[in-house]
Amino acid sequence: MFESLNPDQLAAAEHAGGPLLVVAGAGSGKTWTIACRVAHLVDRGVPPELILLLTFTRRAAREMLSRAERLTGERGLKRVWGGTFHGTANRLLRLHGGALGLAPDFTVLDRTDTADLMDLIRGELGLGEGERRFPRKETLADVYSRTVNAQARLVDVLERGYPWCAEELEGIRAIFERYTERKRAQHALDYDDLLLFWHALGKHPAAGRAISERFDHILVDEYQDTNPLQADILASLRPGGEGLVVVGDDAQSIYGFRSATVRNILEFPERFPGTTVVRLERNYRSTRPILDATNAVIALSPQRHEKTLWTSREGGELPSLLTCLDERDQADAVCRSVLEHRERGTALKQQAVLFRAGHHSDVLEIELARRNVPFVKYGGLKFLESAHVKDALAVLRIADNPRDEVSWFRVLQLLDHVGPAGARRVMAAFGVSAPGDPMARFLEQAIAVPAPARAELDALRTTFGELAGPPPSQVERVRGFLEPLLRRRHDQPEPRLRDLEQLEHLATGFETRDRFVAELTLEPPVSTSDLAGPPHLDEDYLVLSTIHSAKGGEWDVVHVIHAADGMIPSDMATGDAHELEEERRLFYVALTRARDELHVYFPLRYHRSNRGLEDRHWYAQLTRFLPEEVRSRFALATTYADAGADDESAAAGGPGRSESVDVLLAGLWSD
DNA sequence: GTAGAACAGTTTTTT
DNA sequence: ACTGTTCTAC
Repeated sequence: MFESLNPDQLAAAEHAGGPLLVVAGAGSGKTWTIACRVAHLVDRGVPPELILLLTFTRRAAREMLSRAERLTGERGLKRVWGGTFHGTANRLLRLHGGALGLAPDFTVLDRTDTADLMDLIRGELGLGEGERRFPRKETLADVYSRTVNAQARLVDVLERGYPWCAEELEGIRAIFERYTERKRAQHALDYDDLLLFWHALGKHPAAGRAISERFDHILVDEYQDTNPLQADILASLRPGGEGLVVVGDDAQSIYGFRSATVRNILEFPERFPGTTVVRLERNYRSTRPILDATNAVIALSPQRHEKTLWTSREGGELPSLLTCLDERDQADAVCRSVLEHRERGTALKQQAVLFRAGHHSDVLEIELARRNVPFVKYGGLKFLESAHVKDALAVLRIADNPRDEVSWFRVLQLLDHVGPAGARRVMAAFGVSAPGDPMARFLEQAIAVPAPARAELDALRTTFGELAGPPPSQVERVRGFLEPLLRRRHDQPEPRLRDLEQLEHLATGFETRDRFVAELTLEPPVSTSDLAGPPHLDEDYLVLSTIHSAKGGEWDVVHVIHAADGMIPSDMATGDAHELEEERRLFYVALTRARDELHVYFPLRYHRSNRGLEDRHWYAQLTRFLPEEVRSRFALATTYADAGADDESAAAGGPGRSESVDVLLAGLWSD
């Protein structure tokens, strides 16, 4: 069944025994190889439930398992443990967490919950009230997470990453200490705790053995994007590395901001002596001209791990680099190109537009909508962060875990004439953190609230009393409670109410409320289509995606927009060489998603948000990742008819060239 | 202490 | 454009 594999892939798929490191370049058939390996193991009689498949998203796990199922014809692959590190931690801890004194009904705090709780504590400690500015709650959450994930000392993290906060070391330490106590008391785990507790579980004599015996084979995908803590977890699971297989590509490491480190992959053979290393360097994805261009981009990375991808795919057009006048011109050019490709037979679905940051597609989205081009956007989605969705989830979370202070604090403030102080008073009145059953006390005790809030408080009580049955109907019940409150608070409640309906849709298919809530915080919906319900399979739509969310994807035609310095590399990330190299790899990841055609777009001019009357704008430079020697791998063009300016000078761009300025000026009158 | 208006600064990526 | 913070009036 493995005829389709090349010798290297076959070696990886059939490897037996000791630890294995697969260094798999972009487009080298990595997913397929892993799927084959799973199929191979199952064919050899390994029970699926003894296999653990750790991937970056649940989607990736599903994809691999369904391919493996097709190979084996086996339905039992559902029993393979698959998902993200965090999702797996969640499941394992609900089963074995008792050994560490963890309640099985713990709540999972997402990033904003973490920030909110820290803010609550900061207020209690009276920090940041003076003239001296104190780090914002989001920054506190960042610092905390970095410290934990990198297993580093707080002082070092502050000095290296947040020098402006270093003076507040003592205050930050105090907040972190309190934060930890509070989480424990509330039976809440944040993202980092999930990993920490999993790690701790691995060291627990009895539970540790139980867990490591649970799995004979562990496969880890995208290993270049794991952090030191995750590497430690693997080591505690498989101390000698038996049955451990990791797959990754150091050239595609793009999660350093989340403490991922390429060192994990580079040092794997040292950490697990006896490691077999297999390299997949044959690219099956892209045409030769595209591969030449992407190889040239990554070749400029100073700390590159020697590896050259090759292909036997001959022919194909040069990738293009199209210089546009401004963002609108760029959006226009993308639309035209996308539609042209569709005319020539490439469905919208086989095309993707990639960009660095979620909002980079704003202008394009408007243009697409205007032209009735359907699209789905991945990444940068703020659905779960919108206040009203958080409100609904908070109600559900309290029902599961009535000690969840953050959620109480949030929900109580929804009541009319109840603010932060009122919420605290109510919480103290029924004793959220006192022993016993806080929910029973909330339901039964008389609680004084301002008169306008009385009826709403009763409604909340009734709601809690009625939260039973399948998750969608529970969401519906919560929606009923929130609707009047939302109508009172917002002038435009309709879109928000619609979001709550979406939430109800999302809840279908979950057996229990706590599962729904936990899974939702661990794996939020990734695309606008996830929210619109199951998309009609026959419907064609263009894919818009942040580069981060495009990881692992591939399309026939890829359009990369905003190839300008300041966009990519993001000017938030040009601080040090490490960050800059990560941006380069990010750009590389974007370009390597293309199979047949690659188009890169560069707008010459950006409008700055104009608060005043003047129309302010700035001139961009072409991204520094496309210097002269790399640009020669591209076909250069401009969107504007240029009198005199040759392509080369236009692509070099910038205000220094009088020709391109004149062209710009012409562009001002022409539309 | 809360609500509502006026204002400011903000957004990189995500489990 | 959007949300979060600050100020003022009840």
